[in-house]
Amino acid sequence: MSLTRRQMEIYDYLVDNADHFDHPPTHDELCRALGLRSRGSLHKHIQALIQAGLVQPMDRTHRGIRLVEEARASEGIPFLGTIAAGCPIEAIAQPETMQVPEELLAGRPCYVLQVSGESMIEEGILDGDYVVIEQRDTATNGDIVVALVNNEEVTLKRIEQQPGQVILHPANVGLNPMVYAPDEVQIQGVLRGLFRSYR
Amino acid sequence: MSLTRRQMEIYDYLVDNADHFDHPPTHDELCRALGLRSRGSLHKHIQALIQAGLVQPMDRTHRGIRLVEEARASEGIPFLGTIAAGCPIEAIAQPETMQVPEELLAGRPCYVLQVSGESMIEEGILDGDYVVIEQRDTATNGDIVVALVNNEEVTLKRIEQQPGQVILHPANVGLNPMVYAPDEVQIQGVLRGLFRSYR
DNA sequence: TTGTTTGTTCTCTCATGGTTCTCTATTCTA
DNA sequence: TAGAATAGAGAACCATGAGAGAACAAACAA
Repeated sequence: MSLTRRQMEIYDYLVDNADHFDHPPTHDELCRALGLRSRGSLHKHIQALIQAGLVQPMDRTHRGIRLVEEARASEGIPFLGTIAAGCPIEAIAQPETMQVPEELLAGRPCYVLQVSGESMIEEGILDGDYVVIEQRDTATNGDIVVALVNNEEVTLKRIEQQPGQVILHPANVGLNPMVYAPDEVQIQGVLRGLFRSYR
Repeated sequence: MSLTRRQMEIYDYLVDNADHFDHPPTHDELCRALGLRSRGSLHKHIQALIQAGLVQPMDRTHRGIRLVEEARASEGIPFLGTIAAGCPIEAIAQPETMQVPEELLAGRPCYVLQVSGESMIEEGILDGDYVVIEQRDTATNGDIVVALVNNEEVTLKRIEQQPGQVILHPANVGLNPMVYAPDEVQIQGVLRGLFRSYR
């Protein structure tokens, strides 16, 4: 979604003057401030800003428009520790948080794990990478999931669920798929994003 | 596909001034800046750049339009477009911006490219991944760099600089290292981070 | 209640921006 | 030296952006 120049001007004006308004400005006030003579013209721009999610409408009430809260920015995702993409578990009690690109976020709660091991190397998931996991207990076949096996081992694998068995596929020619009974495997999340630092 | 001298000039101007534009420039503005009197003339050059994949067309819509994300995230790294990790270039004059984890940022100016092609697949850099590039014109041997080859082709490769030659190493058994004279290769940045979405 | 404010919808108009076209001048090249 | 490629000018076309203003309905104030 994109804005025209005029819409940006108006948005900038709103942002710059947000603290000068004790209450949200009316359209007429904005028209005067912006040098417009027609409320209708302004209204079109405002609608565009609402469409873009930059401004909150105040439906039906007569009090102008309210800026969207900036608060929700930069919340961060809990960083839960290292996942052994080959063997056992590590999960950490005190989540630090890290900033994660919005593009990687799913709608549901997410957390970040650091991968250790090379079992998913052929999917481009390397030792030391950070993975963004959407918290869920079910998955679609073909998803890459965080799976808790026999209550003692957490791994990152591609999942294939069949009647009576669950197969966890590594992506490494040196490793074989592992077959479990459904009650031995508990899905803890689905892979939604990945990032890596080359510093 | 190679560019004429004038097209290179115009492209260079766009790249150099990309950060001076708060909006993508209109044709008229570019004409003025470039000393052209006819939009039609400029249009031909722009079309050539689009053809070459150097610039993003803005079909039907007027220029002077900015992405919302840019307005909202006052931070953010310019998203410059797609880099062909196998063959030719795409780099875009009108940067969008994306939010990127601070962990991936270097001290210097950075930008984000989207990888297309599989030439670095064995390094875990897949088609469609986003790479964070630190803007620099020198690199250490072993770095993965964005290199402009012969002024017409940009690629992402591991670099090895020797007296009298520069070798660009792909990470794909199907592809061979490429050897160039030093003046054929221009380093445009060094890989600092990577992220990927599985949505 | 009545009248005013405010938000909304609509149509109309004009300016701007991108595109296509033709024509001309200059440079390059076989 | 002739033809091709490159560059620019400028006219014409059409979609989009932007604004004006009228009309209307809901909310508010008295």
